[in-house]
Parts: sequence; structure tokens; C-alpha cells
Amino acid sequence: MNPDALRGHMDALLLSVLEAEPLHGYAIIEALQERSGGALSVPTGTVYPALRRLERTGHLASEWATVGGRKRRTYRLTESGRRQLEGERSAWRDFTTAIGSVLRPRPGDARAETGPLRS
Amino acid sequence: MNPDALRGHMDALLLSVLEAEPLHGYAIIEALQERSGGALSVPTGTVYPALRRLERTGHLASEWATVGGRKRRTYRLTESGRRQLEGERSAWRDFTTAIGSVLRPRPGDARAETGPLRS
DNA sequence: CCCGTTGTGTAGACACCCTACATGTAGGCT
DNA sequence: AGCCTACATGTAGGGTGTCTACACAACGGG
Repeated sequence: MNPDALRGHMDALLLSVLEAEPLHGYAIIEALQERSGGALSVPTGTVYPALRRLERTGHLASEWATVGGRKRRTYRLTESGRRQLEGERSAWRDFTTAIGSVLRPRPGDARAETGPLRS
Repeated sequence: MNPDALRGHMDALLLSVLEAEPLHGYAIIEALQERSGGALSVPTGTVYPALRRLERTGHLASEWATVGGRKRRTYRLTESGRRQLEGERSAWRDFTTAIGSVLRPRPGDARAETGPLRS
């Protein structure tokens, strides 16, 4: 997966995996991989700063917890975050529609015509 | 359209509008707007450098032409560009599939349940 | 005792898109 | 004549979000 392609969609992904239940960073990364069928391998250096960014903008809130001697910072969606997620979803639809309509091959564009089409 | 969302998809867009016929930069920008139903307003400062990048990597070739006193640099797909376009299309499918499967709302995620579901 | 897994985090590099500007021709309007 | 819009190409510099690489730390198994 081209790293640049993720640009601007990270927030949507994070908000989406947190919609059902609060999770900590490490679990979020695993959830992204699992939900995408292994296609998404987001490094920690991307996720942790993004989570802090989303907390700073009020879309997430976090609490510390200790489980089995390990310290976790668990993030959950705020009300603002839920609204943001809806916006991201609609933006995603618009985005894919726009790009898709440009990318979709037009009839006659193929360099090797399949049909006869002669005269 | 969030500028960051376009990141990494510009090449695919340019290659795609050039698939059917060679075009010059200005016409490419108009074609992108038209094909996307007005959703894509890509500034010249994005398109011209991107076209040169694609020419440098061998996916495009260009010739100068003069039409009505105006000088145009007309770009066309190379064979390498056509192969690249196929790759970009398949990458786009993978990308939307991966993001889509994460973004798709799960049953039970809604904060306000519509059904009763009690007991 | 080392190593893999779990877990959080920062620093710096890099890539690419954007804003803003520079330059020039053609044609219409006043 | 002067001005404005459309057409047409291009560069410089800024911003910002993702990545690579690293640091730290606790746990459990071999």
C-alpha cells in the first residue's frame, strides 16, 4: 500500500475502529489490519501521533489503564468524534465517486480493441 | 475536497484522462473537472509539476504545438504509461476495498439503536 | 539470559500538493 | 487605448501528514 494514499484518510480509519468500542493504540493497529484483511499495516509512528492529534482536536478522549503490568492509553470517541466520523464517511463517498468517475475506463480507450468494429 | 486526500492518486488521474487521447495541461485540468462532475479542481501548481514528473519517469511523452498563437505542450501516454495506468487502477481497487472495509459501519455501532433489541 | 510480544512514544526525513506569483497571447468591451 | 477575461505554462516556497528508525519498558517462554 502506497504510503501517500493514506494521506487524509487516517483520521477516518481511526475514528471508525473506535466507533464500536474504546481501544488502545496497539489494539487499534491490530484492528486495522484485521478489518482490512491484512492490507493495512500502519506503523506506530503514524498511529500514535494521529491519535494525539485527534485528542487535541476533541474528537477523541483517553484514559490510562494498567492491564497485566502493561500501561495502556485507551481512546474513545467523543460526541464530536462521532459527528466527525459521519463527515469522514460522507467525504469518503464523495472522494471515491470523484476519483472513480475519472479512473473508470471509457469504451474505446483500450489500446487493443476486442471487437471487430471494422467499417 | 480535502487536498491531502488527493495525495498519491494524482498520477492515476492524469494517466487516466490521457488514455483516450493526448491533451495539454490546461485541457487536462478541464477534463478532470468535467469528468468528476466539478468535484475536482486541481490547481496548475499541482498538475504541471506532476506531468513533468510522469514524463521524467517515462510514463508520458510530450510535444510542443502552436494553436491559434498559443503554445501548448501536449502529453500522451507511453506504453509504460499504459501499463502504469493498469497498475494504478488495480491499486485503486485494492485501496478502496481496504479503506472501505474499515470504514463500513458495523451492525450495532450506531449510538442510537433503531430497533428494540431488548431482552 | 535472551528474545519475541505487547505497548507507548519521539525525532527527523521525505514526498507531494497547495498557494502565490511570474509571464505571455488572444479577443471582447468600453 | 486601456482593461479584463480566458487561455496557457511554469517556478518557488510552504505546509503537513506519513514513514523510518530509534528508545524505553514489562511480561513470559525457551
